[in-house]
Amino acid sequence: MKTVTIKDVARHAKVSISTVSRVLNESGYVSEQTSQRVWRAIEALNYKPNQLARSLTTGRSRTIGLVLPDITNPFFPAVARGVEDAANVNGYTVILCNTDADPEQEKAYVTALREKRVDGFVFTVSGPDASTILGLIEADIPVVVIDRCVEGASVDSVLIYNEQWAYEATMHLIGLGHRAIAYINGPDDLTTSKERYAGYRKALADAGVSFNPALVRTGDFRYPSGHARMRELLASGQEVTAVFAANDMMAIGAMRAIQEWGLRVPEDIAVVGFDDILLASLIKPSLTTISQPAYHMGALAVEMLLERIGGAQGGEARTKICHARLVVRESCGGRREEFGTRNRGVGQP
Amino acid sequence: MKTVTIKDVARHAKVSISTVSRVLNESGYVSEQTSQRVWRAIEALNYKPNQLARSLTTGRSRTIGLVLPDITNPFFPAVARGVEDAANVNGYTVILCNTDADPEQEKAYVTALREKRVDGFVFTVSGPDASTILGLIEADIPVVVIDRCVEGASVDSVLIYNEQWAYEATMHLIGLGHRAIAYINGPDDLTTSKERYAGYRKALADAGVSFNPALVRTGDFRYPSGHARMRELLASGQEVTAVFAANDMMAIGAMRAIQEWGLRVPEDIAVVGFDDILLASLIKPSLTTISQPAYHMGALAVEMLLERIGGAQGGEARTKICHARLVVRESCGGRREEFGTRNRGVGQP
DNA sequence: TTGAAAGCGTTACCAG
DNA sequence: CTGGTAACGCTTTCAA
Repeated sequence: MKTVTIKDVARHAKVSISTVSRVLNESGYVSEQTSQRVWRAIEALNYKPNQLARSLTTGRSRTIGLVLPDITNPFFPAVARGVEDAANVNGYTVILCNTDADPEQEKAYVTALREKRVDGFVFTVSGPDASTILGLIEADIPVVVIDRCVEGASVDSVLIYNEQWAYEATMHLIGLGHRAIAYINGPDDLTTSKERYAGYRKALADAGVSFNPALVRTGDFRYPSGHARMRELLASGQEVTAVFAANDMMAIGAMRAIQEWGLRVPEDIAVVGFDDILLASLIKPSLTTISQPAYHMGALAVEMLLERIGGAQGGEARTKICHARLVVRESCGGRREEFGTRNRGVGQP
Repeated sequence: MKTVTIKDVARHAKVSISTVSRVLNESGYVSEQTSQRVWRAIEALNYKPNQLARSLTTGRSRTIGLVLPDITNPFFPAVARGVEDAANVNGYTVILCNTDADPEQEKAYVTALREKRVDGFVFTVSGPDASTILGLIEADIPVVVIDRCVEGASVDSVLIYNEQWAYEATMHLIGLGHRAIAYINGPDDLTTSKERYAGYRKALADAGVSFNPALVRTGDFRYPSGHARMRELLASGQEVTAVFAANDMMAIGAMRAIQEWGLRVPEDIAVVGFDDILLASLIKPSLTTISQPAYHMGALAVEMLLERIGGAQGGEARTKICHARLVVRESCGGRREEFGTRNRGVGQP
């Protein structure tokens, strides 16, 4: 496998490699005639510049690392598409890594990607440990954190008002007359979980509904944990007429547990989720949830990242807050979904 | 951002860069004492080798490209996890690309990845055009094709017997007494579609059920197309008592269309899918489908790829056939799902 | 408008 | 066991 190099092109076109480089990068002057000759040589030889070599000299790899906890949660593929598309438009490639919500994995990936000299990171942190992010900042490597914030670090981030939207979700249930509202949280140490939990409690407080700690459980954002926590709640004998889960995967798990227990959704227990993954509108009953613009958030993160990469290193950390909204469907009874307005993330402008 | 290089380490440890390289790669002899000193320097300086430079000299990037049509179809994230995990175990990084089933995108990605000098590709082709694959083969770049085969090219591949399993699926419906069985195919030009279609027809033929071309429609493997094709079928006035869709996303779309039409699944129309994405077991009614070991297929593809990368360039193209199976659930009435044995892909050994 | 040559950070070969 | 020194393929001054 003899690779064609810039040298071969130069020889073929009977010019110096500097000239080939110039026409390739459209840098510096080169006569129309020579340029033609070089292009012909490039095509004749089917030459592809070696980006590795290029990166080594320029110091930029035109690659960004995307670090996510779990690509099998449909929320993240939507984010990933947004990141990928926005990156591609700008000539960047994305390396996607799954941490399985494991901080060790996360560290390992970041190390590997740093060694590959990615130009920046888009991140959904897997745990409360800020050290990885801090390491990046210290090394002056651009990072944008998405969906979760990092306590103790000043980073660019793309977020939604988790507390507010959890508040809305809970209020919706309260508005439907529910008082025994269980809450299944995500991992306690994530800001996302804390904020959504805070929203839940604030809603209860504002509505004068007494808070019952026995109705709160902690999951890990995955389907089985929602299922298991819901079973526990049902088995506990506590009265529960509604459940709010910190994300859709857990909400769906909870719904399933309720049905397996012989109860009906929403007649016996209402369910509300968070994220609005595609699945939420497809299951029966369809799931009331908070719709996050996942695709958009990914794309936005890349834009912010590229600005940093483009030089705007200094300055304060910036935070973009994205809009979310409550999508009412069947899983909590009451009103019906506004048709045709739901936001799937992928494919949205 | 002054990056620490091997030179700095050498200076700090008072040895030559050759020595540092040796301890780093555990190549050649180096005294215990020197080694210690070098390691201390590496840690003191927090040195990270530049993989770009390393790749440039060694000629291998320890990166593989994963090219998939659509990461928002849950089948592919499962494959991706398999690929990623297997790659990581072997010290490889994965660059994941979505082609949106667009051959142009596919070409663009392959070009970009080749320029980045990935060591090999794992591929699910988006179309019938073999030229991209042929280009790779010609350039002696290892490729493993997954889930679909490429006509006119001799490539390593990881497949299942699509025809056989489509046959089983159809036979299952026939066995339940159905005769008016519609079929919603994937894109006509993909081998996967052709084979599944062939299985459908063979089952009809073997059972002596007459084939009705008006009952066959073509979708694109995505939810909306399954929904639309099913609506058309219903609107056509043709008698339909069962539908077999070439993948789960379309089957779920079809199911929804049936329900929106005011009919019940499975009482009025039975539905069978193909893939066994997680979603298939979560919806109501749960979906009878052919279970493919997505995660395993991804991992297997990487193993095959690494063997090629490891030198086994010559020889015939190899094909690994993975086992699939029919998972009977609620969407077609009749028997119930065997509990606890379903294969989700991710998480499986 | 073009060419020569000095790196970029590593590895690998060859002396010592 | 260790050090020097060509590559690797490309960009980027600096001269011409």
